[in-house]
Amino acid sequence: MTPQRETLTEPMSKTRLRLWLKLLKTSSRIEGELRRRFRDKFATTLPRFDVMAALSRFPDGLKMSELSDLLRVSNGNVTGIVDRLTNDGHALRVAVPGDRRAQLARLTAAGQAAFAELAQAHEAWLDELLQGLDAADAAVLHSLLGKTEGETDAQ
Amino acid sequence: MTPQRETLTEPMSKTRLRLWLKLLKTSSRIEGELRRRFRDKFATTLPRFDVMAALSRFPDGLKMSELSDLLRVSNGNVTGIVDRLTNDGHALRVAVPGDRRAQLARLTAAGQAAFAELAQAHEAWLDELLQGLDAADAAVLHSLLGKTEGETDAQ
DNA sequence: GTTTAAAATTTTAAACTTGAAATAAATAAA
DNA sequence: TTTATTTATTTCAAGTTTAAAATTTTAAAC
Repeated sequence: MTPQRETLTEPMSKTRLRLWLKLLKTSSRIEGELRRRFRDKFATTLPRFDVMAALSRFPDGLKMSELSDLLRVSNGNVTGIVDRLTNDGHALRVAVPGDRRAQLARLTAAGQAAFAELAQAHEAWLDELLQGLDAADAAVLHSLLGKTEGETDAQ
Repeated sequence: MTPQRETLTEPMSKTRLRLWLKLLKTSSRIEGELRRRFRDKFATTLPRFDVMAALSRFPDGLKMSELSDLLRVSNGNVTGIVDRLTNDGHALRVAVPGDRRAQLARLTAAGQAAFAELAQAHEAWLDELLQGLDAADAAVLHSLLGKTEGETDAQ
């Protein structure tokens, strides 16, 4: 019943637990490094960058709820981030013609220009931070991460 | 000079960027699920669990600075979490004999008992959430994640 | 048409997080 | 000693995050 010889070595649950700790440590380390660099080099934050990245993919704008779905964060969260981006002149809210409840968040021209710079640095940083992985490693890693996804929501 | 034929397909930096997005999405998804379950089943949080896990490994207590080093979060952060654990009766601060600056954070008996329950559920949840990976997958994934670590700090 | 339900967003309360400043105590230097 | 530096921790300001409550508007039922 129990899968092949696991009790002879380590229970599978312990293996998975250790794997999770490793995964968490890795992403936390990289995320922390990115956050630090965004702050030091561009005086901005990772959440701001994430929102700008989403908006840059939709030049016509995104509803607040679409934005929170896309980024998988709460509604109230994006409200605050878009507020601050708006104060910075990087984003703005425009009314939706047929629906007075909704608003579209969009990047301003300044926001687009700023994001272009950020995105270039971001990609270069990751290229550096993931130097240890070649193309084959990346493919395998990407595939294994995909195997963790259950039957729920895709992307 | 440029590594083998990368421009014929996708630049390596783009590959690494996509890998990072996948890694981030995976860890965020799992972390979110753990957070939700801790809240729903035990009315607690992931940061609280992380601190309790660290303290449970050191029954004699940890200095606040040791705790923040271990968890790789800021000093001010652990102050607040230990405050709340203390209010819950799960942790307490004890003086360090030779040094009046420092304090040791420790789990109370209630904290140890609570943590035992939490840890068991946590391990079971991860076993479920990482069902898609068998022992061989886990070994490869763990190893590849290790390759992302530079020459800096080990663990 | 009025009422009810659903949808989109904002607001709120609580917790988490960081980095920096402030405190306090120990150590080193003079 | 007295002074200066380092170490340990807390406090603080700002931002992030969540879940829940409140608002506003739309759509549906009747």
